[in-house]
Amino acid sequence: MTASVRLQVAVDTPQHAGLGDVLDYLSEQPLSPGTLVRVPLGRRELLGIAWSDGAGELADSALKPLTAVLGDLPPLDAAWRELVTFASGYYQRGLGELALSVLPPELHKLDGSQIALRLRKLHKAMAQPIEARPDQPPEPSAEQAEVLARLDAVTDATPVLLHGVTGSGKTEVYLHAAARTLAAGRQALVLVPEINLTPQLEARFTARFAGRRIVSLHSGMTPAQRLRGWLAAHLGLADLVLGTRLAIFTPMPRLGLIVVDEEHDPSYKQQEGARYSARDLAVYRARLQGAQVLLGSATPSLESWQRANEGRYLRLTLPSRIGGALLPRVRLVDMNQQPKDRGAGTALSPPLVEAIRARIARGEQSLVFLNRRGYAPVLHCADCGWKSGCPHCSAWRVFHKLDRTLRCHHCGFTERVPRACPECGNLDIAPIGRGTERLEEQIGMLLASDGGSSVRVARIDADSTRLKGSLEAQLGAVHAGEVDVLVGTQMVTKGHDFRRITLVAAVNPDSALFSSDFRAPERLFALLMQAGGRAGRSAEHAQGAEMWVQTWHPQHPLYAALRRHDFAAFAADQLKERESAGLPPYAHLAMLRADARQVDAAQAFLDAAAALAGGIDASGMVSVYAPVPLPVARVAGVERMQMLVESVSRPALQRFLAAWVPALHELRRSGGHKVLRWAIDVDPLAI
DNA sequence: AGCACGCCGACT
DNA sequence: GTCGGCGTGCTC
Repeated sequence: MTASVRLQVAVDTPQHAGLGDVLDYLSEQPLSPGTLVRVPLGRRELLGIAWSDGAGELADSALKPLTAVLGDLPPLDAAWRELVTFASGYYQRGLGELALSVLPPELHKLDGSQIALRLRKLHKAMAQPIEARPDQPPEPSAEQAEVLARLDAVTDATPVLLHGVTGSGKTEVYLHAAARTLAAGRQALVLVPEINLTPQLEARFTARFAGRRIVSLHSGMTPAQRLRGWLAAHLGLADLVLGTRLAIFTPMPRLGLIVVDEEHDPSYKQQEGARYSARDLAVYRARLQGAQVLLGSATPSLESWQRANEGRYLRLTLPSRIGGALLPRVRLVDMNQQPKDRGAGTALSPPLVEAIRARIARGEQSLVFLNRRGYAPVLHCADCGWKSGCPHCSAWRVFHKLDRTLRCHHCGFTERVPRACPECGNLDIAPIGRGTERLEEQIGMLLASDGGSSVRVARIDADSTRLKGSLEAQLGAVHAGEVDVLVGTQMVTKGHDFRRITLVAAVNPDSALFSSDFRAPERLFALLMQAGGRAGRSAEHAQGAEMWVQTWHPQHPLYAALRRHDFAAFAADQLKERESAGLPPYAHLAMLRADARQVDAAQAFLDAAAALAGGIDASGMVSVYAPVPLPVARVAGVERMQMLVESVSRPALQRFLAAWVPALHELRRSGGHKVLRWAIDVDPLAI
């Protein structure tokens, strides 16, 4: 009879199941921590990760034995386990749940022999030499050369914040850093917000590092492709990993560099499950593995900017566009000064219409940006006051004229638009406000030239690109010069390199100035800078490039800073406000959210949670605010409430959460609360 | 969370 | 007579 040892194994046990997240099993021999195993749990058999080696722990009892040891796969190393342990603690999620959820989904399904087969195939494929001639790096500009020299001079673990406007050559800095890392025999991890929106970046890396092993990791890949890339990274066979936020958990034994492109982008924050920030974890992980971390943006997050101000990050700046191209001139249109009652003309002010006309006459393109899809956000009956509300949500249903529907953008509930008011039968129901569909129509009317030659207006938004391949087709039409004016939502402001667009206009961006979310101005500034970056990307057109902003508040400091392309001034202004209001980065936040069928149930749960908090916070440094409904309180029949927790001390907040979260699980289990679900969001982005 | 067991209505 | 509705209970 073989002596057996007691092995602790991380398995996906949800925290509220009343189990620990590291469970004990019987193993015939000690295993290296990080070894993948399969274990029985209840009537299921699950993937698990050995979390102790089991040595010295003689097992006596009725523990269940491991089902299998996946010994062909090298164990997940200590750095990976520490990253996962940290993320589990910091974001208040079960260790096993987090650890197993960041492994490739395909890995959960395979047995030992299937994994061994994939490893053999991978080794064989990777043994083939790659025939390719890599692109040579271009001669750096003086500015770039200085940034590269300063980057090369960094010898400690200081994170680097690379601040550079669109077109200033940030990618060249990433490539340089990656080349240095690869030359030193180490691996590089490059994170991007959404990989489909940055095909250019991917192309640049594959061209420069042709001959190197590059893998992509993002949710758009098939499960088998993802597993393959993950294995290549884990085995150290891949030199460069290019991926979205989920790639931050890719095990990389020789990690030497993490690049976070567009580090301010909200997509780095996971919005469900474990709500981690891949950017923040990148900084933590780099320190853990002695890697360099490079955060790049034209409009850095105020958190990162403030750390650079404090000297905790090294700030490197690329202030101008490559090739001497100028940044677009920003023109603010004071809407108070514009004639009223112009019917369809209210969409674009007369000077903007004229400017677009002039561009068309010169054979140049314009981009008109409006962050609202559909024809109009609401339909309204002038007789009885009926509005097109959603029966399941506290929101209006949007009028989509093209398919004659009313659609709720929150729950998806769709009906054909009624011919008459459903309340009073009045035939005269009218759209209020404007979305991209209507803007497209109105621009067509405004620009219809008297001579008869028609203006070609196209629209790119989530509706026009629903079909696979249609985004590419529409972008192709723009590039081919088949479009004069492009109307679009936020999705056109990201990444795409429009060579012939020389004018970008934001039709109605003011609402963010008065939002209850303290981060709204930061997002607006980033959005407008990014939109402006679409104009004049080719040197031949750059001189006359313009960014137009229609506003009722032209004197607002945000627009004043935008006009000067002065991110530093904007950031200083915002940071001053944040400091006096006690908001991040000067305070630390967590949000407790609760969903229930009835508002009262959500409210009662949060009230009970607040009552528990009083007994937990020994420091007196943690404040719990009153529960409030979300801006859209009801979605698909579910009432949503949230409660803000704040502290000037991150450790105090962390200590508080570590004690509070288990108490909340217990409250839910035994307290008779009728909440559907609750979740804690540490460092929430939207509040 | 899964996934079972378990006890009551409409079908081959 | 069974297939299947989702209530309750357990998982090292």
